[in-house]
Amino acid sequence: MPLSLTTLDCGLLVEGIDSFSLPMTLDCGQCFTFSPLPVSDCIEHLCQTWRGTAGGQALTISQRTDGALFFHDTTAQQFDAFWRSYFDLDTDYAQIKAVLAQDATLQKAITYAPGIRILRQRGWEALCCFIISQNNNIKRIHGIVERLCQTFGEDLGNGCFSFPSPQRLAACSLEDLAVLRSGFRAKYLLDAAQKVSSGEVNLSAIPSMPLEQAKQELMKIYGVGPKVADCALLYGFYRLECCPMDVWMKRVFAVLYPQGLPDCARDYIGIAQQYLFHYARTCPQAFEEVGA
DNA sequence: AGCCAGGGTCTGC
DNA sequence: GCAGACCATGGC
Repeated sequence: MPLSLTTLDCGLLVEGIDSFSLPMTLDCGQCFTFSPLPVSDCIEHLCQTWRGTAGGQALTISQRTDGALFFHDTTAQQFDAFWRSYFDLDTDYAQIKAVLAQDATLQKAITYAPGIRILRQRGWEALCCFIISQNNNIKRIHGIVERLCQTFGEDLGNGCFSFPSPQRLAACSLEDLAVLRSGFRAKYLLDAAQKVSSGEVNLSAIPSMPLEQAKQELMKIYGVGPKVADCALLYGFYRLECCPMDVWMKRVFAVLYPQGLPDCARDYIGIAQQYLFHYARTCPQAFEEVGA
């Protein structure tokens, strides 16, 4: 189904979108740079307005109850040049979900949150966010990332700040990073910034690397192990063959998939992982009626 | 109040 | 190779 773009004086209306929900996609643990606006700040006929940044651009975006998206103060050119790809709106999720839903448990996870899509985030931004994520909770990760952008990013207006570049962070000392209150992760962030800005870790070469090599490249960074590398590759480089194993996914495998993921997930392991992660973490019934 | 969180490193067997 | 202590901080 082709997207229909309508330019209005205050932004861009995008209709014909299937399988996409702002809260499900922005609040399912893959992205930490968007926040919902207080309901009082939302235009009445629009619901669920979110604001945040990606790739150095700020965005305020709303979703109507019929699913249509409204990109505030955005031109069709800006949409086509960036946000269309960022939200992965040209991928046929109905088809992907149909394949995954051949498995009964995945079927439940998809029904629970059918509007999840894997975002195409920048590699550096995803890498930093998931360095911060280790042994941490999603709420606090969001707060630390927010302070990181406010303190070291560029002011984009509307209360939005860009994600700081590797060079900007590499110029910092450990003491400079204390304002983040990121604990033991600060030294990991610094090492990532230094190795990426010096080229010792070459992020621009990652897309053309085989998965294992790409993973080893990222794991050259102090504080980046298998799980953080998988997250950076899945969310920051769109490597759908990655399946980050956090405590929730370990529970999912132990309880629901002792034999591993079903064959129908073969081509979309990372996407299947995202449905299952969100389902396990937020649906109280996720681990009930096993084998029923 | 105390356990837990989208882990990784370092040490000691 | 592998278990266990340790790491900072705050959410619930």
